[in-house]
Amino acid sequence: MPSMGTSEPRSITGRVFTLLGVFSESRPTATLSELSRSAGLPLSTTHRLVGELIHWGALERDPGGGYHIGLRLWELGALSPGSFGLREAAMPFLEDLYEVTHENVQLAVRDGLEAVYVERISAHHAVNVVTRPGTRLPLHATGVGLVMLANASRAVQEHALATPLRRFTSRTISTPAGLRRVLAAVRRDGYVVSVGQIELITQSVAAPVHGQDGEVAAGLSVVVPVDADVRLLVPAVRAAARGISRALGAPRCVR
Amino acid sequence: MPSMGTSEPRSITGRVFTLLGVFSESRPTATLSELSRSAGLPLSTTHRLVGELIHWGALERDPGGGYHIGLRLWELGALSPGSFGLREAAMPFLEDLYEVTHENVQLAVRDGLEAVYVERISAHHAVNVVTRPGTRLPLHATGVGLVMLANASRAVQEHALATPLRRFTSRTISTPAGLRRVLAAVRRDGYVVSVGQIELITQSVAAPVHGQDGEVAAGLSVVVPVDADVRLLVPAVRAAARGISRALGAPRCVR
DNA sequence: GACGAGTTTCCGTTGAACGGAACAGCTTTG
DNA sequence: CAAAGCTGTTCCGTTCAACGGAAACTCGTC
Repeated sequence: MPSMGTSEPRSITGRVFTLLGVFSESRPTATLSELSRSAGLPLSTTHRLVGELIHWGALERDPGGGYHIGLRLWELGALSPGSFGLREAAMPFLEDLYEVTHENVQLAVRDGLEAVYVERISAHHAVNVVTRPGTRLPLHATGVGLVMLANASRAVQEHALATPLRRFTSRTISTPAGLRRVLAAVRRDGYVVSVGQIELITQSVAAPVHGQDGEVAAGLSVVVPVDADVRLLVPAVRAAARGISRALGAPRCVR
Repeated sequence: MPSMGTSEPRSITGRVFTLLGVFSESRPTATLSELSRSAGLPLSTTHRLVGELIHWGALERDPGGGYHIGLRLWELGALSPGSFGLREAAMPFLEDLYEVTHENVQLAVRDGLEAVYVERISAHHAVNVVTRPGTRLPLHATGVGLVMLANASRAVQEHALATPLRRFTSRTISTPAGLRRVLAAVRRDGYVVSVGQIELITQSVAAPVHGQDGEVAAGLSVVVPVDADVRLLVPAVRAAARGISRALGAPRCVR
């Protein structure tokens, strides 16, 4: 993703995505002036570009004058592999896992050194988790991230080990040596129990999901309170991950 | 959504969305040449624009040379109200409904005269349905569509009644008089049982989901085989719809 | 009524975008 | 094995879609 900290892009495409990029989980709506300021574009330029985005359904306007991301972008996004292929194939297995645990079930893909959550099944009474579809978190600090990183290319792993490890709690993995040890254990065990990495009150059990070329296409996890007994969760998570892998056409030898 | 049947757009934004619009459920990947032909753009223009879309994460390229919708578009789309607000609030209730029925549970929003499915929970053994997140179907031919149309503005209803009603099966509602009767019944009953409209082997029970201004923000349904007894489904679907409405902040009088 | 903030419209200027041509690479066919 | 066909990439003189400041309009507040 191109840096937005430097000068504002001069191409139309760049400006369009800079405008769309103003929206986030913390800012799902914005006024015209907010869009102009945040994108670093003149007001009349913003007005013109926003008008076109509305025309194409990428943005919609509230009765109150604010803008939000339009249904058309959601439809286009629904065609991405993470949603169209992976998520569709995974859904029945996520439901299975949810029914036997009644806890939060999450599916994420890797993008660079981040885990991007593409699905989350949550229940009324399950422990509150900070993720929602679209959330990004560093690989090292999440169960799904650790299983994807442990099975990523050596270059990606070295990159992660060379990058400062963000700390969320006192338990977050924060040294390269500590991360190496955890990644080796993940490869040995085929799953990970990730405790108190993002919040001290939760832990997750995660297993890798393989794609049709055997590569790790996603990570699957169940998130439970930190004091829960996870021993029975491990085989359930691993079985569901294998089921998804099978549905994605993964070779038998890596499932 | 602008017509693409007429001349190709000359604006950059128009061209960008025309290129992105080449992708669909039936065409999740496309080569550069396919994109050029389908979008009606010169090859070098397409190459340049596609390069920018890759740069901004809107498109990604397969090792084999095909392109597909990128993760970034999915992330942006995840911020649209249908996903970010509605779907998040609805998820626990969809899970509840799935657990008591073990059938396909669907959530859709209205866009013009179409129902756009934003969520579907399906199971291994449930009756196969043709919808997935992103699918669009005419309002008159779906349970979710009928509950949204019955509670839409008079202008929208008149527009639907004045538009030719597409027929999918011998049972599809196909006359304005027939549609008027069904809409009146939906308003009276507060739910609908929609039988064999898209496929003769399925029927659905649908109820309206209200937003914080009391408007019908979405339709919720369970799809079952046509020979299933739906009497027990009606209260469950209505209760789940009311739960979602409450979560969305709907006024008490319309829930 | 004045003021401030946000939004909308206009139009002379201009540089980002255009896309044909040429070239490179790969696969298929005879 | 050469020819043909198709796909993808690069270049650059030309051009028109986009630019954005200024002015005007709208709305809410004091």
